[in-house]
Amino acid sequence: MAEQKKMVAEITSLDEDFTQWYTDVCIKAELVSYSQIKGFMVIKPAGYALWEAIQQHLDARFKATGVQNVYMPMLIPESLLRKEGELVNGFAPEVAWVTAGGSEPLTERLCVRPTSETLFSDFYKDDVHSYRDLPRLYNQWCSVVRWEKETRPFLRSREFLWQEGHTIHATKEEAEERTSQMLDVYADFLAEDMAIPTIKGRKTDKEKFAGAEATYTIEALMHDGRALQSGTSHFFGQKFAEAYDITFTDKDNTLKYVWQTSWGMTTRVIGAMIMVHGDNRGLVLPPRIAPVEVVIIPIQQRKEGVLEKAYEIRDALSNFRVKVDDSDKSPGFKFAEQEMRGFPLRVEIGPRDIENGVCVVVRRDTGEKIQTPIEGLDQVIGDLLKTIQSDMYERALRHLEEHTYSAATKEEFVSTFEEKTGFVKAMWCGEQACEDKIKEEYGVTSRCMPFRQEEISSTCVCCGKPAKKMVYWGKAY
RNA sequence: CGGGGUGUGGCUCAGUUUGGCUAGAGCGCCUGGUUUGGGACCAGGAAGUCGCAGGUUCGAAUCCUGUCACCCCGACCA
Repeated sequence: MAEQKKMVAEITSLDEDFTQWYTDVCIKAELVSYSQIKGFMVIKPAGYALWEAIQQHLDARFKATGVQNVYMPMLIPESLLRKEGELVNGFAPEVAWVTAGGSEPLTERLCVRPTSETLFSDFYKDDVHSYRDLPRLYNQWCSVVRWEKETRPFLRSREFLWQEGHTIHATKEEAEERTSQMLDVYADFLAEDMAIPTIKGRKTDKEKFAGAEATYTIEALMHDGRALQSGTSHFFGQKFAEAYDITFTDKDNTLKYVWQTSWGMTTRVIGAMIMVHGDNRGLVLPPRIAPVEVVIIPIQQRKEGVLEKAYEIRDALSNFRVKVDDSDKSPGFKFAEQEMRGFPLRVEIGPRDIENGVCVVVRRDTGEKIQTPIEGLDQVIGDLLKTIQSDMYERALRHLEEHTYSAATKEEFVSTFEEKTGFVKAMWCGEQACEDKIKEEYGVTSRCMPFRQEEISSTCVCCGKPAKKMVYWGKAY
């Protein structure tokens, strides 16, 4: 019991102070380190490995839909940025400016990209002439800068890593199709690889991306009941095409504006993964994303044959990402560290096991210990990893469902948010005034208008007028 | 931008109220040895211009002025 206490004392308890727990995990699991500048993080190997896994899975999914990767400049001339009014207004308060090159002041200041719609648009303008050039399905992996006031590791930093896809199409239908296709890619990726269930839907005008005609989102629910926007896909219509003059000659020999989309996912999903799956011992990584799937920990490793056996087991598990922890730390330390880092499975192997031809396999997600013959271990490990992956998703889905409520009246709406944490489904009249009021009074924002609509009641939960949409409401990160 | 807090070895902090000699502790790190089934132990060792600048003083981590930065909580955002 005393031992138990000592281990847990390393990080703040999740139920006691979720925010502090989150920060502790980010630091103790060695994902990030603070730098000299507020909001700019050092992403350490353990953290970057997660991003690499995310990139690898997402990139493959993008390419399967015909997307190609490119790279755009990091700096945007002010005049270029200003061509589309809404985007400028949306981002102006939070862009960083470059004003000098060496010791020479620049004649025009340059903005460090907060997003690259303007750069892609400017490029497409001269790159596309004919319907034969369409569609263009480009994506870039890069970092962007937004000068946020309040920053937190992964969730909100001033520089963050992401991918931004920017496509242009000959028809509205095709662009709309692409918008929803990429939202599906994100949702599938989160569900299948990250074990995170999400709600798919459309943002209200108040919450949509500056310059977009329509913004679609996937919203995830964190362990503490707060929502996190985890991926977005925008339909721009022809707004940027008009502002940046991106035209093409169509089959009918007339000049037309292109239809445009953009879509992005960021290092924020690492934060989502931590806050959905983590526990009081630290990170819990879904096997498909975990840089290490199995940690083999030798017990009494100096005894004849123990380390050799550990390496032997590692070699027999060559289908998996396996690491032998042969450092000279005590086993207890290694257990705690493996748990902090969230690696899905641990294999303990000591003299006693070797004598009996067995080993002990421990699940990170449940703590379950399984004694199993070394013979045929790869089969057992493979099955367990699959089970963990799906159990983690099921657990997160149950949490999402159990923390989703319905409110038919304003009284219900208010009392639900007072008593519970999570999503509340409620009807809305479509007026921004009601959204503003709800946010003002209860600190709750509209997360999305889900594609799967239900009729909770016939009137707006705020003003009582006839309702137009069912909305997911919640407190967001 | 508003409120609160903090800057002292890699980390967590003590010391500041009431100025005083060579600035301390725990963790971590290094060396040697003993250990190893839930965060091991003993011995020795290395490591700090006390955030930065200026001032007061015989003397500043400590007092004064200025400045910079970070953390937490709110309003904006992926």
